[in-house]
Amino acid sequence: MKVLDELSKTHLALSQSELESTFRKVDRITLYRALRDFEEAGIVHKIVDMNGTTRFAICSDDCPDATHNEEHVHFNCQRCHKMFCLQHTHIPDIQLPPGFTHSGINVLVQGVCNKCS
Amino acid sequence: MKVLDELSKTHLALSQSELESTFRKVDRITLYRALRDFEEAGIVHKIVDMNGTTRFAICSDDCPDATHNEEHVHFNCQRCHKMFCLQHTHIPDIQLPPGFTHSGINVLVQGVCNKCS
DNA sequence: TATACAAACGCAACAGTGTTGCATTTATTT
DNA sequence: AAATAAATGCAACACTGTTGCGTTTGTATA
Ligand SMILES: [Mn+2]
Ligand SMILES: [Mn+2]
Ligand SMILES: [Zn+2]
Ligand SMILES: [Zn+2]
Repeated sequence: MKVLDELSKTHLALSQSELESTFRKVDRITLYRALRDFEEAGIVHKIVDMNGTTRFAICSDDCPDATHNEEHVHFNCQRCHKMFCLQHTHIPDIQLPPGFTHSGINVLVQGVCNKCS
Repeated sequence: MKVLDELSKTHLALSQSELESTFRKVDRITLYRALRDFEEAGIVHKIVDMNGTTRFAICSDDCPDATHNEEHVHFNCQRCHKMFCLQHTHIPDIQLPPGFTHSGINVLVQGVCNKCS
């Protein structure tokens, strides 16, 4: 499927409308359903960027199917507005207050990317 | 203003519709503009929860006005769906790949809160 | 106090996204 | 070729974000 192609090509997280514009012609609903199904199948993961835009990225090989526990950092460049999956930047442990149990974590860093700096 | 009252009472991050329902009568636009202005003034900060819902929370005293650099952890309980500002849970430094510079960070932890566990 | 000006408020309207139902087209399987 | 299953497109609706504009309310001033 072309969606997976596009997502695999770049290791960026793309919004639905960005994906949409790589197609000559596609219905937004079809795209929505494809992305939903890919996410449920553990093939892509979904992240919300600093502007609230939902973005999708291909999952790495070692991503457990449904749970999406591949805990890597996401980076949002404030120049080019691209979102990077920093697959190799791991998330340090966080000490939660007593009584709070942890089952997942999202880390979104803002700044300037290597190309824009 | 009642909005600030509500946000100060709880130290949770509330969605606009949650805030709306604490009012007897208020226009959603008025609320939207109030929240926008409070955020620009550095009185409240905005966070997107794990479902993509935007939420607002009162800023701590030491929050720098416009920039919102009070870097604390946010916690989303998957039972009660409340979002907590863990004001005292600090965010560890993260090593970014070369060329990436950091100017802000959001950490959102999912799990079960102290009341629900 | 009456008038003038400014701030707050409410409504209409529009765009974008998420979501579902249903009918049609396309692909598979007997 | 016929029957069945999967993918697609469209209509529709809800909710959020956002702006414009006119009305109400509040404040300052002559
Ligand atoms: Mn990622
Ligand atoms: Mn907070
Ligand atoms: Zn960049
Ligand atoms: Zn809870």
